Amino acid sequence: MRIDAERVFSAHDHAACRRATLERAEEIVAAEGLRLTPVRRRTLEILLESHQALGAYEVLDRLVAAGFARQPPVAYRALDFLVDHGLVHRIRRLNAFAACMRPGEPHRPAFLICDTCQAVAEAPGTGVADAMLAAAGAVGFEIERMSLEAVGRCPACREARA
Amino acid sequence: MRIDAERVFSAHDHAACRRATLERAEEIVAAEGLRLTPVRRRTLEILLESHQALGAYEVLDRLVAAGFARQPPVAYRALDFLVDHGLVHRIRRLNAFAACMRPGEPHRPAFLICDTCQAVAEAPGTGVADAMLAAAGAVGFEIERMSLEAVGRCPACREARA
DNA sequence: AATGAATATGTTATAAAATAACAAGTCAAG
DNA sequence: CTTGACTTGTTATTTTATAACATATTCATT
Ligand SMILES: [Zn+2]
Ligand SMILES: [Zn+2]
Ligand SMILES: [Zn+2]
Ligand SMILES: [Zn+2]
Repeated sequence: MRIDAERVFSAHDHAACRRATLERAEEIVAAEGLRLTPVRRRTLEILLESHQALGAYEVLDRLVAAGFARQPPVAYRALDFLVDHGLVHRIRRLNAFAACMRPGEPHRPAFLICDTCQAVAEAPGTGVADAMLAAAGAVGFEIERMSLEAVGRCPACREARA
Repeated sequence: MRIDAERVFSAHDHAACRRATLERAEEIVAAEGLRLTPVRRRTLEILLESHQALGAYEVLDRLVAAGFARQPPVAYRALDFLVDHGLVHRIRRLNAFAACMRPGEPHRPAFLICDTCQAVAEAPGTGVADAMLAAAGAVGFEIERMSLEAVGRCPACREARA
């Protein structure tokens, strides 16, 4: 399979993309003895519908459409669970959430966020995180978590504008 | 002078550090024909009081103490001006703002945020931004802006805990 | 000095994002 | 069946950020 960002930013069989990722998520949840309850599963499905990040309240709207109560904790609790277990990433720059496209593979994602089509992809490789670790190490800073996010224009949207 | 992160995370003559940065900011403002009005100047001074990031409402509290009205736009407008002109950085991960310690020098900062003492420093070098540009370039993504932020423990706080 | 455009401030109100707190339900192990 | 951990339901509130519009100030030009 092509690397993540190339796939996300191109036309692809997203139905298959989504299905495979959801199956992978289910395997992980099963393997770790976690409970992918209805609201959690539906939340993940909602985020897998596209490669765009969704705000908690957009997720909540769609959960309401699926019969859940319109109360912020409903969405935040499901999202927090998914983030805690690596199935969803939080995009701080957008106050939003995006499904992880490679759940189970330990990774330190750097995000590429298209501000034209709103697609969010994980940048290939570990170079960005490695550079951050190196820069921190040089001054004796010990990193626990990082947010590596870039906003700009994806290949398809550059093409379209040109 | 020692590189930024080393200075920020160590005991240093912060009165001089603050004074020098404020002077530098004034030079930039003068050179670019901008107006460092009282509320903007005071906002910058507030952020220069320490190397910790402050939320907009913390800044507002201190502006109130200095005689300005307690209304969010007062703080947000001053902060937006300072951010737009490179005198202050926005730390997305904290929903907060920190004074830039090297105003005028074009840079693509990566932030090191100590979650023990709340100090925020700009990581040395351009390695992190370079890595992000390289990763994006590899998939044809064109970056406009980036947020590169790491949370962890600064040298002093590691020492203290050990 | 008077004019007018651009910039900056004052003010009210609201939107958007996130969490606190506590009660009630579910479920599997002992 | 009971205990204890986890999950959900629900109300309310807090925190962060912006919209919108009126007024005032600045500054270049007449
Ligand atoms: Zn896809
Ligand atoms: Zn795009
Ligand atoms: Zn200092
Ligand atoms: Zn520290």
